[in-house]
Amino acid sequence: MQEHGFSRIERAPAYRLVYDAIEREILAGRLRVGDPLPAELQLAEQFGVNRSTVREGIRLLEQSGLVERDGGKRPRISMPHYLDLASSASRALILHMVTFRELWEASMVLEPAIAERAAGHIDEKGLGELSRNLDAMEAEVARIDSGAPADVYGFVALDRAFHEILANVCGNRVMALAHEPVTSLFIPAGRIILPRLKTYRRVFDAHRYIYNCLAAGDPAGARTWMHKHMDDFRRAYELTALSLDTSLDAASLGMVNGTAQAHSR
Amino acid sequence: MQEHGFSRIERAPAYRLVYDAIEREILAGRLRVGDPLPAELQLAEQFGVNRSTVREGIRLLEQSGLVERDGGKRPRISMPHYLDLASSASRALILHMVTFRELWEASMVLEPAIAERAAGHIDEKGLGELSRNLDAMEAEVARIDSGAPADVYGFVALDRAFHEILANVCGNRVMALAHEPVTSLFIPAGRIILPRLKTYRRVFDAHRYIYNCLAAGDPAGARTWMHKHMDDFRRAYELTALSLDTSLDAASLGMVNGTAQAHSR
DNA sequence: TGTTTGAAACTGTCCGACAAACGGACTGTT
DNA sequence: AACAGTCCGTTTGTCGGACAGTTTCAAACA
Repeated sequence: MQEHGFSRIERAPAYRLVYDAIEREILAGRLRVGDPLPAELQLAEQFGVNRSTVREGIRLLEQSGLVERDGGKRPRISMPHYLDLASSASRALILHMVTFRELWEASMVLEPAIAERAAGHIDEKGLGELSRNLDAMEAEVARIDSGAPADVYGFVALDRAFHEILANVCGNRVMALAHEPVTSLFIPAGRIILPRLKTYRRVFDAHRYIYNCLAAGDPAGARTWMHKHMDDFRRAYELTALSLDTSLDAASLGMVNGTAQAHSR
Repeated sequence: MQEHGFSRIERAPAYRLVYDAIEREILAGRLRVGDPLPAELQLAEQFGVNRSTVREGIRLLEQSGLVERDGGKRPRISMPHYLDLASSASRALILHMVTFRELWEASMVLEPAIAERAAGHIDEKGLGELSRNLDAMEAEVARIDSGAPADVYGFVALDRAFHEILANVCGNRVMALAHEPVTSLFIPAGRIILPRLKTYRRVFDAHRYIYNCLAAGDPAGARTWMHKHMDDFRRAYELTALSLDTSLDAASLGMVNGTAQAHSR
């Protein structure tokens, strides 16, 4: 209940101003991708700040993916590859304790749409990538069937890779980006489901059916099989007797009842 | 076709090692969210490096969202809010010259699904937010109708906010994250369409219909209206005589023909 | 008990310095 | 002409020290 009420005076630290200024130059195109960043001393002179301050600003640019460093060379302006950035977002999501239901619902929306489009856009190169992925998964399934202990981490990685390839060949970069958190979350989800239910072959079969539809250029078939695949995904999770509304990281830590302690904050 | 092929020898700079070390501590839970980061000098001692080096490492943490600074206070460990991180990815996407067709296709998949879910999950608070957004947009439309010059930037921001609120109240954080690049891209797209076609009122009406369905708890209606709204979006773009396959940033720069120079790299 | 005050701790910024690595030019050898 | 060796200016990575302005925290005070 202050009398006058000045607006909060905000003084961004100098290193952040440096960051903002350089970012603006890049976004405006005055610094182009591939160009080397001006030398730190030169920047310090231009901005009228110390070199240390410039360096701290450059660290921000570095982590945001706008400049790339290779060895001790001059850092260069770079185009952050969108999937790289999104994956750190997904890491944050995992920390935020997303539930399986949320993951599954999003998958049901995105995956069939992606599979459908992929059937119309995939080329030889994409088919080759998928084919290699299938071969690797088939080998792993055969190994497991023969009694060897399952490499859950490796299998989940292959599963994720399959869906990621699909997103990248569907001819729509916005959809690929939107889809990224889903693939990332497949990993914890897969690690929960697979060791308990051993549905390795079932996953592989679904992927193969989808692949066949892609190779045949059959969008409707690809969508249908992906839909089934995702339905399987939910059913498998339900069979683990875990609640759909348990957070994935709680589940992966083995807290099977819904009484996990409240999230801080 | 190299004979032996040594693996690349990599020497990470010390500030990155500092970053890695602190990140590990956070992800392992030994540094907990909300805790203040140890003092720079103390960290410098522990790591055996100079304070400047520690500071550069902290800048990386800062930009990755793991550390939050408020004024001159001690920085605190923070949980990166997923939407914050995703937005930098979208910025990268814009640079990557996504086409309107990609944006629109993704919108057609995500927006109706989100609207449908929002109708089942929205609460009083969410309805209030949407209502305030609608009021602001209505005022702006009335202002424009009365002959005032349109504040395109402000209007587009309101438009984006509407869709963002919807995503945040749909009860699915994965979908909200997946949706984020779409809202971000609404901004350049809206700035292209609106000044040329002046479809302000049409946008407002669509939002109002959707809002009414949400308030009435009508998922099917919300989906249907959102679908129409997105269809309008495409039609409006087509009316600008821009190709659907022109990249958004080329279009916003006024390069209307498809002969924009090839993208570097 | 609640407020004020003052010292300690800490961050933001600057300065100066040096080793290591890189880029390029120049040179001598084969 | 191709190549290895050498030198040198530039630039980054790291260090030590310094100081002003804030925040924190507890003692002193009302």
